[in-house]
Amino acid sequence: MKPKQERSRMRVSALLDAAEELVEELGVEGFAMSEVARRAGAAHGSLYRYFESREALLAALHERQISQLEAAVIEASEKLSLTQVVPSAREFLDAFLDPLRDFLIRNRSYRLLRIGMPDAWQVASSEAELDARVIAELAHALKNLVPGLEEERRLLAATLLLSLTDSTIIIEHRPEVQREGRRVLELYLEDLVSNVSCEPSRTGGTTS
Amino acid sequence: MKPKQERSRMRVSALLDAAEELVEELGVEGFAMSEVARRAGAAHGSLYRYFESREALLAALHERQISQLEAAVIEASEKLSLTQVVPSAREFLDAFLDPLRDFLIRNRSYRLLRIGMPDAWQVASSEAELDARVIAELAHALKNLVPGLEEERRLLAATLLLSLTDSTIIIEHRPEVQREGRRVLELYLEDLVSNVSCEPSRTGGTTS
Amino acid sequence: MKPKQERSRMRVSALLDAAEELVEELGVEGFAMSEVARRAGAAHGSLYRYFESREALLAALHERQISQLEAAVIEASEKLSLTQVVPSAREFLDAFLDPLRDFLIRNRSYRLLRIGMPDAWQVASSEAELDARVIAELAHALKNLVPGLEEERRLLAATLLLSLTDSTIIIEHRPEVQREGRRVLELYLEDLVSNVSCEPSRTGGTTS
Amino acid sequence: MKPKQERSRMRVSALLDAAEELVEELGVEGFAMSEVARRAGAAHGSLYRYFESREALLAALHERQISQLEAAVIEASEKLSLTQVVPSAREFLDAFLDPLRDFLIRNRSYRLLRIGMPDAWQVASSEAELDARVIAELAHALKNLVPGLEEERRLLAATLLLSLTDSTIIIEHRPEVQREGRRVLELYLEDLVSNVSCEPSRTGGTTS
DNA sequence: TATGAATGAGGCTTCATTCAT
DNA sequence: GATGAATGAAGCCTCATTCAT
Repeated sequence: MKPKQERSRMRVSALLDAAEELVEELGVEGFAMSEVARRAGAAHGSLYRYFESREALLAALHERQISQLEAAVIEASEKLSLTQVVPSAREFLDAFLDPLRDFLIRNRSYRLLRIGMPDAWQVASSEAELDARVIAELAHALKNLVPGLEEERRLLAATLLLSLTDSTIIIEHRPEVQREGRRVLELYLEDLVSNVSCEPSRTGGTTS
Repeated sequence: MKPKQERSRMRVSALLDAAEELVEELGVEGFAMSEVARRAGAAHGSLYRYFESREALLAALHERQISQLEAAVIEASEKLSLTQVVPSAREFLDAFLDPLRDFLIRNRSYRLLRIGMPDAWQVASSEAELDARVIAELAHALKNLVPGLEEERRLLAATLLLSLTDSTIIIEHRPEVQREGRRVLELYLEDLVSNVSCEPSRTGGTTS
Repeated sequence: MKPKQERSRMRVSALLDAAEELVEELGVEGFAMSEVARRAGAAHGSLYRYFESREALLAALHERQISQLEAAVIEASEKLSLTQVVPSAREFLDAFLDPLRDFLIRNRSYRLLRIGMPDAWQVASSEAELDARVIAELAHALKNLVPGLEEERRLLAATLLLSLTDSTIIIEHRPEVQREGRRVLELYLEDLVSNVSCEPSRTGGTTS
Repeated sequence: MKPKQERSRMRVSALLDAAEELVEELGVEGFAMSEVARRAGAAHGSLYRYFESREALLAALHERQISQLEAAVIEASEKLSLTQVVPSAREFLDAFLDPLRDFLIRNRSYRLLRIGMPDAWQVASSEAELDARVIAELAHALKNLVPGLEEERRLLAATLLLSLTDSTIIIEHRPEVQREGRRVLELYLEDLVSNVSCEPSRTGGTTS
C-alpha cells in the first residue's frame, strides 16, 4: 500500500511537471489535458484519476508552485538566521532576492497562472490564502532585519517585497533594470530600518 | 463617406468595449468572439469585417489600452508642467499616481492581456514598442523632477515607475498596501533627486 | 440604351473572366463570389444584378465555355470545308485536334465545371443539351470525312471524338501520350472510313 | 488488441463508405464532415481520430478507390493468365473492360475526386503515384497480349487504356456509346499487336 | 486501475445573400 | 444602378470529459 501511494505521488508529480512545462510554452489558453497526458506518458483518461478536472489540475499546479516559493523563502530565512546578528538591508536582500528571482524566472508559468486564472474559477480566493503563506514567511524573516516593526507593518512590507520583486524582476530582464529594481528595494528596507528606530509612524512621510 | 467612417469607428469602439468587458469578466481564455458580438448587439460574422481574427481583436484591444494609458500620462504631464517650478517628489506622484492607478484599476483586463497573450502570437514584440511610448512619456515628465538626470537613467526610472505602480497598486486593493506602495515610489524619487545633485552615480549606493 | 446594354455585356464578360480564372486556380470549391467581385473590380453586391446566385454564375460560365468550344469546332469545320475535297483521317484530325486541344488546355476550368458541378444543381441536364451542340457540330463535320455514314453513327463517332480528346489530351501532358492518343483517333477514323465503304456494320468487329 | 485493431479498421471502412456515398451524391463541394459522421452513425469529433482533416479523409477515400481499382486489374490479369495461350485483343478486353467499367460505374465519386480536388491540396502528386500502380498492372498484363512490345510503349498503352475507358465509359451510359468505345479500344490493341510483329515503330503510322 | 475510443458542446471562421444608402 | 456593411447559417475542428474494456 505504501509503495502504491508512493507511485501515485510520483505520477502526480510527473503530471504536474508536464503541465507546468506546457503552461510555460503555450500559456493557460494553450493548456490541453491530452497534451499533458502525452508528455507525461500517461493515458488520456488517467488524468481524471488524479485531478477532477482541467481546472483542478491547474489549481494544483499553482498550489505546488506557491509551496515551492514558500520553501525557497524559508530556506533563505534559515540561512540568514544562521548569522545570528542583525543583518543590513543589503544582506537581507542578498539572502532573499536571488532565490526569489531564480524561482520567478524559472517559473514563468507562475505568473501566467496567478494572473490568468479567471475569477470564475474559485481558485482566486484560496490562492490568496496560499500567497499568504509566502508573505507570512517573508514577514517573519523581516523580524530579523527590523525587530522593532509591528506585526501589521511587517506583513505590509512583505507584501510589497514580494510584489515588487515579482513585477520588477520578471517583466524586464535587462540587468540595468534589475539593478535599479534592487536599489528600490534597498531604499525601502533602509527606510524601514531607520524609521523604526525613531517612530513607528504610519502616515509614512519621509522627514523633510 | 465621412459619416460612414464615423460610424465605422464607433462600431469598432463598441466592439472593443464589449471585448474589454468580456476579458475583464472571463479572462483571455473565456473570451469568445460570439459573446463579444452578442454584447455589442452585432452579428457573429460582423466582427470579421473589423478584425481579422480573435487574436487580432485582442491585439487591437490591447493597443487601445496602451494608447489610453499613454494619453493619461501625457495629460498628467501637461497638468504638472503648468506649475512652472520644479515639483517635489510628492507633487510628482500626486500628478501621476492617481491617473495611472485609476487607469489600471478600471482596466483589469490590461494586465490580463499583457500577461495572458500566448507568446505564439507575435503581439509581444510590437507590444514592447507600444509600452515604450508610455515609458517615454513618463521619462519625459521626469525631466521636470530631476532635470540633471541623464536620458538613459530617466528611461530606467520610468520603467520602474510604471512597473511598480502596475504591480503594487493592482494586485492589492487594500488602502494600506497602496499607501505603502506610494511611499516606496516616493523614496525612490527622492533618492533620485538628492543623488543627482551630487553625483550621477550608476552603482547607486544610498548616501548615509 | 444601347451603350448601356453594351456596357452591361462587357461587365458580365469581365465577371465571367474573373470567375473562370478563379475556378482555374482554386477549383469549384474555392470559388467565392466576393473574390470574383474583387478581381473584376466590382462591388460585392453587384454580382447579384447579373447573376441570380453563385450557382447561376457558374452555370453561365460553363455555358460560355461550351459556346466557345462550339465556335472553335465550327471554325475548324469551315476551314476544312474550304479544301473542297474529301479529307483523309489525318487531315481531319489536323483540322480539329489542335483547336480542341488548345481550348481544353487553356480552359482547365471547363473540365472542373463539367465534372464538379453537383447533380443537385440542375445544371447537369441543360449542360448535356449544351454539349450536344458541340457534338452536333463535330458530327456535321464528319460528313466531309465519311459521307456515307448514317446520321446516328456520326453522332456516336462525334461523341467519342470529343470524349477521347478530352480525356487523353488533358489528363496527360506528356507529348508521347498525346501522340499515342492521336494515333488512337486516327485508327478509329480510318476504320470508320474504310468500313463504311463496304458495310454500315453496327457490330463493328474488325475482321480477324 | 487485435480485435481492437479489427474494429478500428471496420470503423475506418464504414466512415469511408459514408464519405464515398456522400461525394457521389453531392460532389466534393457538398461533402461535409458532419454529414459523414451522421451517416456512419458516429459522433462529429470521432472522424478526427481517424483522419486528420476533411482533406485527409478525401485523400484516404481516393487512395482506397485506387487500391480497389488496382485489385480489380490484378484479378482480371490473373484470370486471363490462367488461359496460358496468347489472348486476342477481344479476349483481352473481355477480361479487363468489364471489371474496369464496373468499378468506374459503381464509383462515380472516383472521377469527382480525381478531378475535383483543389491543386492546393498536394494530393495531386501522390495521386499520380497511386495511379501509376494501376497503370503498371495494366502494362504488365499487356505483356500477355503483345509480348514483343517494349516496356515504355506498354506503359503508354496502359495509360491510354485506362484513360479511354475512364472517359468513354463513364461520361456516357448509353450502350451504343459503350459499344463504340469498346471498338476503339479493340482497334487500338489490334494495331498494337499487328504492328509489333513487323516493326516496333514509334512514329506510329498505321500501315495499310 | 489503466486505457484510449467515443462523445458532443462549443469555438473560430467563411461566405452567400440581402438591403439601406 | 451601384455599393459595401451587415447578417447568420453552416462548416471545420478542438478538447474536456466519460466509460466500456
